[in-house]
Amino acid sequence: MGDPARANMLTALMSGKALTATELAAEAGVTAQTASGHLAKLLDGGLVQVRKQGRHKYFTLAHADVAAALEGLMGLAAGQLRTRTGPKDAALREARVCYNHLAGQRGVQLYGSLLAHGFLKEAADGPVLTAAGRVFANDFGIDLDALSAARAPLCRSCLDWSERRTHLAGSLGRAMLTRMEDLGWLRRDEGSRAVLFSPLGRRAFDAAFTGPSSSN
Amino acid sequence: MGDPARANMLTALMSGKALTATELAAEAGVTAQTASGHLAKLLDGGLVQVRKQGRHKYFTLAHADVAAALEGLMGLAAGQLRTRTGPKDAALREARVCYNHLAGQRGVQLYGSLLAHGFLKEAADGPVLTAAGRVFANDFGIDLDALSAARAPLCRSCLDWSERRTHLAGSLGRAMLTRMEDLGWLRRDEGSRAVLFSPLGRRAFDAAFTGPSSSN
DNA sequence: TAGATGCTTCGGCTACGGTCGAACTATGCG
DNA sequence: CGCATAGTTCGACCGTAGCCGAAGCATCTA
Repeated sequence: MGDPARANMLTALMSGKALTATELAAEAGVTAQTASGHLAKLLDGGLVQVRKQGRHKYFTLAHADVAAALEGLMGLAAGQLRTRTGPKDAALREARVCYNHLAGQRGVQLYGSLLAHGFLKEAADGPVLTAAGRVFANDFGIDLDALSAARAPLCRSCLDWSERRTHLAGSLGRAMLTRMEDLGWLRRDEGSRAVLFSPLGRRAFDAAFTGPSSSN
Repeated sequence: MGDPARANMLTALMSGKALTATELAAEAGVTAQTASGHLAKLLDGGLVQVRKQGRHKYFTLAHADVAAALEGLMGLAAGQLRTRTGPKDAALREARVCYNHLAGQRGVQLYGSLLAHGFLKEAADGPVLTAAGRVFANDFGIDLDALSAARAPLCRSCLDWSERRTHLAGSLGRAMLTRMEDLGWLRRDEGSRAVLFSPLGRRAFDAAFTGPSSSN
């Protein structure tokens, strides 16, 4: 739905983190009761998922598809929103988290590089990892066997909101992000979707994933 | 916006046809005055485009992106809607028009076939026509030079609502549809988004665009 | 010119939905 | 066992947004 309160909650959940009902209430700027009503609607609308843990209820987006559709909507809305270009905005455009994977300029750079090196190949039903790609992923420190064992799709494409291009989603996309976090290349900004690269991490990223400009 | 009246108008416009204000009013089930107000909102929301012709105002979707985002939304909503499986529903799943190109099972079949034959290649910023693809398109009776001259992108991908897979959009996608219409393979159902294949056309289509199953 | 038809603006009505205060249930903690 | 915290349900208030009737422009036809 397009209600501002619900929209705020959903964008907050786009960070991929599981948030409690009260946190979402604060995020949306409404009281707990109101938020409870909204969350009930989102829940039976199938947009969010809930996991009860102790006396907390952790909400997450129901599926990556929801995140993709929301990104699409933001792209449409972006033309209308007064472009309040805060300082945070630039950071969001460079790199942000989309549900659980990397988006923004860095996200499409990664995707383009994987394609250009032949690690990834696009088929009709989405991107697939090539044999060379498997080697690369293992070298990068990703446990492909564990990912393949899970039933979640390994590779998915996701349309980038700001770049209007494709970036890598799916369990591999998620694993890449967490791996780069472990490597100390980047850290996720608390309280927003921004992903902040360290100076060293940025250089390492550029070295590992040469931009598509060098291969086109 | 998610208002039912506006949603009905937009889905009506998904057919790709230009509709007048009164037609859209009937489609949405509201009076002309109400429709006028809605259309004004959609207009300054940038979702639709208008072309004045005589005393009529013809409305179309502003951009193919809008259609893509709407398809994405429908995919989300599809889970919620009571699945009233009318007879028309099956036809819509097999083939329908999405803004101005072919969608549904036939749409993804076409896309998969073009990929499998090497006529189309997927790059980071969307599908591109290969050299072999140019030959094929010309043989198929499409004036590529005219399409390339226009500033609209030749190839675009569009996520299919029912199939959850990619199909071909862009000016080439549009040209393919109209060409098949000219060949008598199919005709567009008046008053809905359904595309009806003739028995002969279905055979010809299958022969020309062997399903991806035969090449995987 | 007069008479249609397409569309828009204005004004007022109505209703649906968001909002919060207060009271209630459930879980965890000391 | 009480107390605090997380979350929900209920009821009432209120605003906004959709809706239509009537009147006003604009454009084509005769």
